[in-house]
Amino acid sequence: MAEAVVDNSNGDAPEIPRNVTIYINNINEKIKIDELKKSLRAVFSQFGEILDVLAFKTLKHKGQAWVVFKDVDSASAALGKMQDFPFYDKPMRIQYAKTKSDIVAKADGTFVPREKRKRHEEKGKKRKDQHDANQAGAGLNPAYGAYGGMPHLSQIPYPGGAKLPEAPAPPNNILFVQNLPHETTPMMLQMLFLQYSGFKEVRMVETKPGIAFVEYTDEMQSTVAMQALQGFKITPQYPMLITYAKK
DNA sequence: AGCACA
Repeated sequence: MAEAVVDNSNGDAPEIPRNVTIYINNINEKIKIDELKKSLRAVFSQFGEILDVLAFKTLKHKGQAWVVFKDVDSASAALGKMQDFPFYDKPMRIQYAKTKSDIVAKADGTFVPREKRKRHEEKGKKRKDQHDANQAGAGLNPAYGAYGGMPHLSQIPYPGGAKLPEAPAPPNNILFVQNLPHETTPMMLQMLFLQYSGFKEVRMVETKPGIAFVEYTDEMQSTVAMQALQGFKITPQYPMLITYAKK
């Protein structure tokens, strides 16, 4: 019985090998690229460090995006947990990307620039032989590791001037969220906080950018969400500060 | 539906 070496019992979709990059489609095409990338980052960074998020507005690439994780396990978790996640009212469809992302290849030293682009040629030596595709050196690119694990709350710089209360507020089913980038929308926050059970609503005040209130059914649930999302970065510079709202 | 690297 040497037959069952490869499990192809899965009738339809041929398996795509695991990849640190996930490919997402069925994305609501009305969302602007910039907001889309931020929201994807917001929704996926819970699974691990993200190296890059790519999306394009051309016809051929609308409704699709790539999220590049540092670790393949993060990509797998993201794929498993977020499959069909309602994102801007459409269930996201997630697969592993078919090819290696450039940012990964560059870190690898395996990156070889592709031909098809009509940029201006370098008027220099065209004497490259193909052996030096590997020479690039696998040094860490500091741009990749910009945001690591979560620091302790009191060490986080809050550019928006958010403050921890003097005396911690008593538990409340309503959370007070500070230090949000000003572009944050209620929809973005809803996508984040909806993942935790008991979610009721997000409230933002137009005249007070950078803060939000998020309500849960009870304080157990709000506490879980607070702990899960404490320090969460919608953009790299803005770790959110979550406290219980004052009663 | 569509797998890129502005």
